[in-house]
Amino acid sequence: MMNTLFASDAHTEFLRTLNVDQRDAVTTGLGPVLVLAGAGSGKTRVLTGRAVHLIREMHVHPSSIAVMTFTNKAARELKERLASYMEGATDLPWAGTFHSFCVQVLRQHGHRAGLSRDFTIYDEDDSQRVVTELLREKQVIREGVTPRQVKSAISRIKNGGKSDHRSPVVMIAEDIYEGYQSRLRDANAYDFDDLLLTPLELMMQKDEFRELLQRRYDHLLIDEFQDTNQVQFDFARMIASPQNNLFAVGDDDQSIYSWRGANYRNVLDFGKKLEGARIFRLEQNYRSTQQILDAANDVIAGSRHRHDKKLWTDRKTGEKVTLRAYSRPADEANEIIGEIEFSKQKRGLGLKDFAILFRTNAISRYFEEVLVQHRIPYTVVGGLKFYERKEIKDFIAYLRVIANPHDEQAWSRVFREIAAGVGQTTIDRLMHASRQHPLKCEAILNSTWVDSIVTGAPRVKALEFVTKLALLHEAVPSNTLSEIVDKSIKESGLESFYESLNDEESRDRLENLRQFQTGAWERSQQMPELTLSEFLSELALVSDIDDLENVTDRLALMTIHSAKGLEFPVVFVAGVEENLIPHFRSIESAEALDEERRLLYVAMTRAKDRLYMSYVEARPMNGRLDFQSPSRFLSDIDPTRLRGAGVPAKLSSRYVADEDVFSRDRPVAHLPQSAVRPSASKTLYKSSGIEFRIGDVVEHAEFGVGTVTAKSGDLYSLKVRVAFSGYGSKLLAVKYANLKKLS
DNA sequence: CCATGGGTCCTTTTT
DNA sequence: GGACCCATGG
Repeated sequence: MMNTLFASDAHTEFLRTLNVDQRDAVTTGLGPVLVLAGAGSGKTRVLTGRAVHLIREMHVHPSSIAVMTFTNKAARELKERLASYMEGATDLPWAGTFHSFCVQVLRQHGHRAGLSRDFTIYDEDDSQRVVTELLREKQVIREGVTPRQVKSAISRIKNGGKSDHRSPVVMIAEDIYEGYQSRLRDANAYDFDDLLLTPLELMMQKDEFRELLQRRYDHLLIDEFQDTNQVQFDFARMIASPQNNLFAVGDDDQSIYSWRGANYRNVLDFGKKLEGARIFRLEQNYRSTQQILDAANDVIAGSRHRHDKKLWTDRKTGEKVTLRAYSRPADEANEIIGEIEFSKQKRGLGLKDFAILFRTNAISRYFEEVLVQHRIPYTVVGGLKFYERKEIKDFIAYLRVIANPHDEQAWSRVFREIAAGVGQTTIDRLMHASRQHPLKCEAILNSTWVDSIVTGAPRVKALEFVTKLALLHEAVPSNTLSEIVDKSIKESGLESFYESLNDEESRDRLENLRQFQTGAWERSQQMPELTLSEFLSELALVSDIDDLENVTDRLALMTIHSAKGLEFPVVFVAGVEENLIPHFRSIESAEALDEERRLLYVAMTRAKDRLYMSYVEARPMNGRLDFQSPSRFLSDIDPTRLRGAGVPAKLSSRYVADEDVFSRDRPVAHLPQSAVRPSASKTLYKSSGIEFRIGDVVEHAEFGVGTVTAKSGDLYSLKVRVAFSGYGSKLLAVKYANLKKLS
């Protein structure tokens, strides 16, 4: 009693800290609610505030509330906030991603529809391999159609997205769709789309199932609503009905996932689809300075479809946004990190107060090199993922077979990568035979059966390998997660394999396996009942290992997509160039261009106090050196809001920097783009300055000094044969080999 | 039938 | 510079 009273006071106190609009949204009555919340307008506060309000003031039981987010990072943030607002409470609302919600549903209730608990989640890689196999079997390999494209078309079909009807890719996708689904079914596996789709279909088909979930959750709160796709929206609506206690928070200006089926029309049409919906707008920004906000508003104003919003702040004007031009990515990295070191000293900031954002993961490399060199601690959020390392993927595949012997992709990988003496022919034979078998891949656990399929030398090797897996599979029910992982690491032979190699790389890989083992042990300690299968699901959905250790003072590097929902005192946006933002894959369609614009808007609005943007003169791409132009979106910013070497001297719609002007810290003069347009997209050969002739003496980083004995290939794939002393003759691609000419 | 080495081709964003 | 494919030798 005391507790509730006190908590209620605390909540009243909390409500007082909200502005009128926020408070109206938090305290509004039941039924569908849409909150249009601009960047930095306190979206998360409103969402968590609403959950607390439902509990404290409207006497809703916490366990009947579910808060859905789109990314793991957002989910973590929400959980933390809920826990701190509800300090001391034992019951908290459910909070997590759509995907994790669905996994939970499938595991807890799937058996009612005859579904197994021990399913596997196929990641993008597994799914694409299935597509590749089907294309090969059906021999529909067509020029210019990649498995990746077909997979994404399948994904679009599943998510009810617009299909570019009758394109070759879509037709192939439709053609193999059934085969793809039955492959997954046989493997007892779900791809990311099925994870959402299956529970939705179950609810539509089985009243019992639907009623169960509808009764279980009375209130659904949805974060980043602009990023939900049709399936997610339908799913949420179905659970929330018939009362429709759906509280959605979103910003159409920050919709950056349409390529994944996200449909910001869900935001625009919310009122039409849910009767009696109330709509609130949050336009006061608490995050950024007026300068940053103005510059960001200049960019987003060019967007075609949007709810018109005018973000304002009562924060001080602040400093102008800095725009800089550099010669090469390495200079950009050096200068930005130099700037961070400098302002850290000068303003007494910590590393965690800075973030470097970029459009593509590949760009992080340049920054990492400088950071390693300077021994500055950093994290690449979502970049080089721990669980994507080869040794970890191999071992996870081994565990996947043990947890779910139907998992065909795991079997393939395990044979291909771990089993010595078993080659592709044997794998194909086993896979093909198991598809005819009623038990599908599970048949491989039966050594008598394997014995009947495999002959010759591989037979013994395969039997030996399979027997171990069969024993481990049988051991699952009677062992803890940690015990199974320990045994598997030994039995798989991975440990002794890497130990025997004893080189730098293998030590690294071994270390990673140990780290994985420790992770499993820790998880086992926290949750003794956690099954292997559940553990593997967690891994499939949460890819950042450093999700846990966010306490230390580290510099954050991440893509703009990953940065959504986050804020930092100082933000650097690197590579603000044509072909990057907007990405070259997005420049043909107006829709895609708009999304790129929103992406830059999201990047800029992450900054609280200072915002730096930069672009480079030329960037190595695909083994070539591409000359870059500044992003077209930069020219939408009123130049008076910008400062620094890189700001066009006069207002012009397009501009590109003059070559020798990029040396640092000198004011930059700009030429109108028209004057240099022909060279703007010209690609140059990396070693174009160097002519190699037969007889030239060259130096290679690894092979040392050698003599050029032959030349082949054209301008873009020039190769030279070099005779090295000690290493013999090598054929080298000039663009990668980085040869130094000595004579 | 397997292992190995050289050749070819690709690189957006996330669950 | 990495993943994947194909040819070759064991």
